Amino acid sequence: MVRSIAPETPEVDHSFCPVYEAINVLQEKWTLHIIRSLLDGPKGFNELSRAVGGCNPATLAQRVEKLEHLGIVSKTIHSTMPPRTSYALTEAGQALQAVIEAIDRWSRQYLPAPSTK
Amino acid sequence: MVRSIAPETPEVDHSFCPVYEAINVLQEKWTLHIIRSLLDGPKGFNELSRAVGGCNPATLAQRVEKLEHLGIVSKTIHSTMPPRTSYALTEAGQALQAVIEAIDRWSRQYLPAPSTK
DNA sequence: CATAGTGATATGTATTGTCAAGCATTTGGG
DNA sequence: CCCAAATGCTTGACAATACATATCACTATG
Repeated sequence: MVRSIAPETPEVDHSFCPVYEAINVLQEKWTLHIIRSLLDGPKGFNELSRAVGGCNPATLAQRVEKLEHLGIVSKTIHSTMPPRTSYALTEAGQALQAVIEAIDRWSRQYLPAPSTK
Repeated sequence: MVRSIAPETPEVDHSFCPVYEAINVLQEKWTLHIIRSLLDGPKGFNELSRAVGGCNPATLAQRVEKLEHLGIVSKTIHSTMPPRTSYALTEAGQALQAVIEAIDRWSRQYLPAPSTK
């Protein structure tokens, strides 16, 4: 049990890093797909689900809730019965278009075709 | 003239979409962090692990292997014993800097401080 | 009046990521 | 000399996450 000052402790800059946080948000499964889908206009729940393609409702609901909480997506309930809701991007959400576009450009240039699987 | 082969298949635009694929790659946990870490120079395994911060070796090894397979990262073994390896970004990997920068810009402008917690 | 569609939520299961320990060896300190 | 630390990973048991599917109350359409 060394009482020494441990000068070699990594002490990995725990000061809040926005980029690190942002990556943690965008890296969650389906998040980027959701944003991409909403970039071409507001959508209802099932509509969004179809646009995203393959995400199950539980996960979608969870993602959308988090994105709303983060101020990236806004949810508007037009009527509860029959259910009619619409999800849209906020200003912050729209701003993510730049990120999607960067991914778009990169993928077209560097992502190899899947060829024969 | 239906060939009678599974006509009920949704047939959801299976034409390869590079952006969709790219998102699927980047959305895997730690991937973006790894790339970001490697942007400021090649690193060894443990070094990378520390730079990424919080990723366990099993996952890191798996991610790095996939990224290598995709031609985003290159692995060079300098000596097996003592072990000494280095991971670096390929050209395709470097190109992802544009994506990271887009995230960087977005996060600084729109990501709220974590407040309390 | 049956069917399909709306926005979700609840099950149980499958996939995914995590933790802790360990391997063979060199290096550094005591 | 010998113990501890560091290197680049791998393994196996476990937990967290996402999945498919069924279901709800209700309306609009055919």
